[in-house]
Amino acid sequence: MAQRPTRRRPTSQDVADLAGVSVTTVSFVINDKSGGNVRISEETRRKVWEAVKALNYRPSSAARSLRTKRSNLLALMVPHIEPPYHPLLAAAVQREAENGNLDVIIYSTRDELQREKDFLDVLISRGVDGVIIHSHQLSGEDIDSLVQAGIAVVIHGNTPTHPFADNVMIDEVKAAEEAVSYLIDKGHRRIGTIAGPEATWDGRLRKEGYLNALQARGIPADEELICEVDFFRQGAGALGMNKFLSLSEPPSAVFAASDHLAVDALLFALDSGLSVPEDVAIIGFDDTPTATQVRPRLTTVHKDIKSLGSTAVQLLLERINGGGSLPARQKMIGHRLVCRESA
Amino acid sequence: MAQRPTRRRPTSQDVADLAGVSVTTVSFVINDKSGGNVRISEETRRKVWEAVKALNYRPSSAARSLRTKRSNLLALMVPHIEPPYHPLLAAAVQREAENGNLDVIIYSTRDELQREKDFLDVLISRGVDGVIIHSHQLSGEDIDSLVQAGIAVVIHGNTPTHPFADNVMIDEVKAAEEAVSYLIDKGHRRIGTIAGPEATWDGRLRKEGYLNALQARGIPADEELICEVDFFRQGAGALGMNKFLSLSEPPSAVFAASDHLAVDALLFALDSGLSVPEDVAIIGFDDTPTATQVRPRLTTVHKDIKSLGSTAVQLLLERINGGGSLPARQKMIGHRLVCRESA
DNA sequence: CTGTTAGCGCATTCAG
DNA sequence: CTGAATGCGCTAACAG
Repeated sequence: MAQRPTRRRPTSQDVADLAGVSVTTVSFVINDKSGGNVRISEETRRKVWEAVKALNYRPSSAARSLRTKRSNLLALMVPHIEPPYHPLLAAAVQREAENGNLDVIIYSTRDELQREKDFLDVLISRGVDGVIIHSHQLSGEDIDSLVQAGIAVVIHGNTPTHPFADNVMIDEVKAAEEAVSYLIDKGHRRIGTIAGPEATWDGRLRKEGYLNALQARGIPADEELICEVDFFRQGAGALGMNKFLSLSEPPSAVFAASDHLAVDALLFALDSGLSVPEDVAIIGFDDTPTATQVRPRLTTVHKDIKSLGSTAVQLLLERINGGGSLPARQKMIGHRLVCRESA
Repeated sequence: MAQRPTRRRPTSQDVADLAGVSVTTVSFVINDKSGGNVRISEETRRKVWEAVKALNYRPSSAARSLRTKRSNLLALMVPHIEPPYHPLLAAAVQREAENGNLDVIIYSTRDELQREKDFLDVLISRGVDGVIIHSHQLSGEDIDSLVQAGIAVVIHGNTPTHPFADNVMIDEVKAAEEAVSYLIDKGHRRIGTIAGPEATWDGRLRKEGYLNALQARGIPADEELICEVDFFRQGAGALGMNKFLSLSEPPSAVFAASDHLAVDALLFALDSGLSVPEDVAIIGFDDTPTATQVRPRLTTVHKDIKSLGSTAVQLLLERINGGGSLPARQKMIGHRLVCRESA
């Protein structure tokens, strides 16, 4: 070791020379091409691998991509990488991607449309084989530019559908509805919601579920009890809870549109001297690890993030290997209410 | 939209044809080459860009990489992507990488040496421009294979040093020492530590700091009070705390080698009916968001993760643009004890 | 069963 | 100031 950087990197030609065969043969044994009218003797294989080891040869994926039009690259485009939700998704995606020997690049858009658009270009430049998109702003046309470029795309959530893009999602409305119904069953009548932005699908859908639940039980909705906040802003949950607590008639229960929000709200309530769930019950959404790291533990809607991620990759893989023009598929992942202590 | 996938992607040749110029010119204007004996008329520039827009041209980075030997790719190699620590690091790295128009691939090694070695090969194949490594097992020789391949490397932590690889770290020993000293100052004499694996640098170094602090105050170390656990295993912190609590003479304070461990331990103590910090004080390490999401809030050593990440990328960038053979540099990032409620 | 050869799309000398 | 020609390293016809 300790030598100065950068000697010339060996090429397949070097390997061929050393092994005393042609580059074709090298390529064949390295890619283990045994099909067709190709048969390589054990002896030759051995020699090639020997040369590979000796030279410490690693094929250049740039050259390979150029030739094969496959990059073995997946992209994951998400609004944020900060904990807790998206890293879990990323982990699941990575894990599944490994099975196909795919690397994954994560693009964090900060929820800004311009950055999303920019990334679209990057994706095409890079020639990624597939992309998983979690976005609230991209249009069908944007997606189409990817599809046109031959990139497989699956969309995380119920966002714009494209004839050749798949969706992986959970039934947001129903899930939210179940959560709120649970609250109603517990006897709550005055239920607030810390909702996500109306501009996002998740925000809109979960609020819809909330409203559905109320309506189903004949409880009138009250604008005062709906507080729309940003999903990712620091302290957003506290903001909502604060608003509720300062009402002349505060809610006895709160449905927060994410665990992040819920935990934030919960802590605010606690710090305000209230007991949870006695003074105010709280229910979250996602079931991220934080849900069990607060006391009382958070009652929340469990989303199977792992399964979301792996399913997304599987869909991608199917499209990549073969079915470029499969019709759009919608995969609904199960969810369930996890009752813990906060409600 | 709604067309079926994949039309032939336009190349720089197509752009040239449409603009009525040569590919050379296209390349020049796209890469904004104005130096040397190259001067392109405003008029020509305009025409080229027009053609680019018209055709929706995106240069192929595979071809470009093949030619330029630069991939504009950074890699981040970490033991886990799960929350909370590494996603924060990843976020910081990403953010800084954007300034250089670099994408970043995250490799999660699950702390397994074999996977680390495998990734080394992938890195070389991909021809990443630089890599940030957080590993406990890789040797100087392993690092060298990267350097030889012309890849810039910076190491996260105090791990093996290589003549041409940089380190970004905090003073683990001193930080740990400060934390434990704080406990001693508060009057604690019987202090336990939930330590990381002896096999990891972080584990070893933080334990060293713990021992130093005790020694400095003449407090004898007690094997019983040192509990070595895995950094990432679920419930590792609880395990440690459980062991301490079942001692005939339990510690009155505990120094945990990470927030993750600390929070876990804290919750276990709480759930066991103890009060923190009255019955047992707890202090963590890292200052991740969870530290403020538990009650009592966690007293902990603040690590400037953002700065760690961005510094790492800056070092990489310097090496990539120019100084391939700069001597190894060691960047020490500041830390500080954040006193909250748990100790 | 193995070797020869022709590009993949781009950046870049070197002439004009 | 711009164009023609070369090759980066690899895969895949196509011949032997």
